Amino acid sequence: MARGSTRPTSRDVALAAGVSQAAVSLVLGDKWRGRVSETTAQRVREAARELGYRPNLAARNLRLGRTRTVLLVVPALTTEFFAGVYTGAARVAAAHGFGVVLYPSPEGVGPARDPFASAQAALDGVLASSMAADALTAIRGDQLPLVMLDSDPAGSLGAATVNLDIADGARQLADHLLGLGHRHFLHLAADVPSWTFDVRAHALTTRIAATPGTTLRTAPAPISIDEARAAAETALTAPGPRPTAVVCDDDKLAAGAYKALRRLGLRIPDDISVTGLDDLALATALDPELTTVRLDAELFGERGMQALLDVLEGRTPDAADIPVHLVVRASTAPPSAP
Amino acid sequence: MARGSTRPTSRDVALAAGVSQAAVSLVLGDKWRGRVSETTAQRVREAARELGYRPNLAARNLRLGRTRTVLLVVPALTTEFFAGVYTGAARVAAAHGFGVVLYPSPEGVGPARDPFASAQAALDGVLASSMAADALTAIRGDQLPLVMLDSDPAGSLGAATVNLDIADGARQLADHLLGLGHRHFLHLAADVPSWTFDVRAHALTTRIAATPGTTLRTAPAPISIDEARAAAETALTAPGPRPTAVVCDDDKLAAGAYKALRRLGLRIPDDISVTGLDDLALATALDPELTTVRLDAELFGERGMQALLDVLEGRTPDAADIPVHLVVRASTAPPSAP
DNA sequence: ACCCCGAAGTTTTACGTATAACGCCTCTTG
DNA sequence: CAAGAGGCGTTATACGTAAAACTTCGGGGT
Repeated sequence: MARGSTRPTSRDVALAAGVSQAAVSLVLGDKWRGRVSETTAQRVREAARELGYRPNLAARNLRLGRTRTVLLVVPALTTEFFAGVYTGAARVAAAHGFGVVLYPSPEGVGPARDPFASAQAALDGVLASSMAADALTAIRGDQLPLVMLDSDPAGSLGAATVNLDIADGARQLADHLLGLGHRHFLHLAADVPSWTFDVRAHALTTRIAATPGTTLRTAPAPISIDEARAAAETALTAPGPRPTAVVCDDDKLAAGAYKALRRLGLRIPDDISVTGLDDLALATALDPELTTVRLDAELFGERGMQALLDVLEGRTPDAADIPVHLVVRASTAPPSAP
Repeated sequence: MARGSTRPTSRDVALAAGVSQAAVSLVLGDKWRGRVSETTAQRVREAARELGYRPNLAARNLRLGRTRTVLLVVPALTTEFFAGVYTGAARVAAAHGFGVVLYPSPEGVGPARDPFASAQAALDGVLASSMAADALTAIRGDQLPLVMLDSDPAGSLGAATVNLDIADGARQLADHLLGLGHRHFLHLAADVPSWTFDVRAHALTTRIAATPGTTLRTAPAPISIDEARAAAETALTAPGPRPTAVVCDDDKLAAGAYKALRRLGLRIPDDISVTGLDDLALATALDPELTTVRLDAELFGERGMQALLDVLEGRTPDAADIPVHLVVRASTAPPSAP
């Protein structure tokens, strides 16, 4: 109570309870069985509550050499998907007494050269999306435990990976459309260098190529509704047999496709079918509601964080892919008779 | 180099450069003018680079008594709007050498009783959305500097506030619709206890009530597309003069209204006009594109963080409201002749 | 010849916590 | 009754950094 303004320390609590600082640390750290009497422990807890004591995290971190804080590296937070990943990851982390700090990679924040200067907290580990690839070399510089989200298991710098089974999702979409009778496809592809999108493209093309009599053209576009609209419009007015189905790498691209089709006077799904991938809120806001593949972003974040905690504690993380689910809505139907 | 595995400290650098630890601290802290010779400083920097030295943040924080880290409290991160707020806030923070830790308030993460236990980093200040009101009492418990985002300036616990000029946005919407000739309104209101929504409702009702011959009914709904659809459908089929315009508290509610109107067979904007508020990506994905009010979430985050930094450094933060802009798109038109 | 001054460092200390190492007192046990 | 053995604490120390206080040394002014 001598200095009124500054926060109470464990020594202040000790003084108030009439014990030593060490005793306070033992009691509050729950390591006092057989070292401090029940009544003294009670007295210490009371004093701590009275003074509103909160341990100084910086001091604790320094003493223990770890921070119980991990970094989540994402390409951008302005997306529903990665917001969901954060939510799931933070939930699991909190349950284990860990905190999560975000590092949105690209032009978002801070110097791209040194992602960790901006993370003021010292870190115990890193969970990184493969879409934020530019930060990876810096990450390997520090020898921090690392888990990659949705990355090529082979080439991922030797780190553990947690993947959504995107390939299966793409196959399910292809089978759904092939089953409806579609043979001519436009693939509206995300123009983003990332393993996830490579996987989508690969699964899609092999599945479609395996069916005789099919055609597939590809239009790359940045993930932006209006740029996707433009790309789709160009691709659909190109010469050759017009596709009867547009497969989009992502729900946002699908929203662009919707706009292109409206401008071309084509009705969904009567004249042409459209599919997305993600199942964002956007998918059910579109008219007609979008057939897509549901990626459970929160589960993804949870599993990723669980894997990182496993690595931190020397266990081998669960390597199973996370299943995804086809959600059939109103944007797909059999192709109209030619 | 004695112990190969652990991270180098400033003492290791000192050893390598043949100086004292204090000299290293001075050089790397850029406080060496007139205390260390240029050549020695050079040698120290070289050694630091060679060893890959990174200062231990925990130790620095302990020494300095501050962390250059602030907490951002948001109601949920799974929304484009708050993701934007974070992005803006983090950008400004990073430019001043600060980091940002997130605390998504509601069911998201951690114990609601003690928001700060989950934030492992010690904090210098807090930036909090008024929509995360339940966390506020705990915040006042700590005597941390606090800036509120979009909160009643009068009742905000004496903290500084940064507000979007939502009232002006609501007025602009009302004037736009009144100018088109609309007289009968449905207000699809967000059923969320928050000052921002109170402001929208108040500005709207006073503006409309000031015009003779108008009617206004209100339907409250949670911010969810399908619940909004249900609420809108009920309100629109109620007896009385049917509204010619639906004013929604939020773009997501507007998406719900679109669905309700489609099911009722009403065309937008021919039979009925619709407005939103936020200008999310959703607004231009809807058909027809939504007339709404643009809230610049990133700017909001930037200004909020700037205000918090001002408070931290003893300056008086800029109190001016952030202007918002009416964006007229295709969802509003004059009412059809009765 | 003396003192003072500035340059160029070094030594020392403090931040708040966790825990290893050490006392002391009482009770049991051979 | 000597010798542990717990029970109940305390004292001392280390974590890595920043910075205040001190040292040393070679001029310059008077």
